[in-house]
Amino acid sequence: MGRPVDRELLTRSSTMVAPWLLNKLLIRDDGRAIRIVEVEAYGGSEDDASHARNGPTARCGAMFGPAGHAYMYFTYGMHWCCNVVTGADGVGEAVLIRAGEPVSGLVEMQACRSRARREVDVTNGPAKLCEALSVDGSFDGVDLCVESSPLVLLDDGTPPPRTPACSGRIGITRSVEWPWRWFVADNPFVSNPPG
DNA sequence: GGTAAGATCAGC
DNA sequence: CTGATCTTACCA
Repeated sequence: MGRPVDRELLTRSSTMVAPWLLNKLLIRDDGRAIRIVEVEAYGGSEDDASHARNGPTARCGAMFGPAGHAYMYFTYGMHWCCNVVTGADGVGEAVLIRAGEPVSGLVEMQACRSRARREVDVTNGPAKLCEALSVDGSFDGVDLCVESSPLVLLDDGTPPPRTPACSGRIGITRSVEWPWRWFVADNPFVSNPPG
């Protein structure tokens, strides 16, 4: 189906890596897989919207670890979201996976997302795709660049869009104007929040 | 020790 | 638009 992405390419800054991750695959060890169609970059100096803004903490420690590992965070009392850690070891950066398109294991994903009536609602949000893939806090720090992991970032040869769509990040109140969200233009699985 | 906000989602 | 649900950060 593909090969794990090259960790070296993930050591670049989150704003370089984020659009490059579009069209890559996120795959579970049971075959469930999605194609990434929407991402956001976090971290770097001066990003007041990043969990890393106050330095490493118990919660966001994985952001400061080596590139290519997962940073999972729990929010709103009930949702897990998945990030790909980027940048040099010791630098607090990551890319939030905001939406994906199912490519295999759709039936299993729908079973995990029983409240989703329409197919797009299975994976068109950061917490939705984690629920669809049964990914939670126990995946914090998992290495996404080795095939033996329960969750792997795969490159199946599909290149990122030549000209990805770009906008401000969603669901934050600080640095909202920064154009750090990228998505595959016209893909129906891109999240579509009010506003 | 208290409180408010939060990288969200679903139902009305 | 609002409730669910709970962890973290920040202030006293």
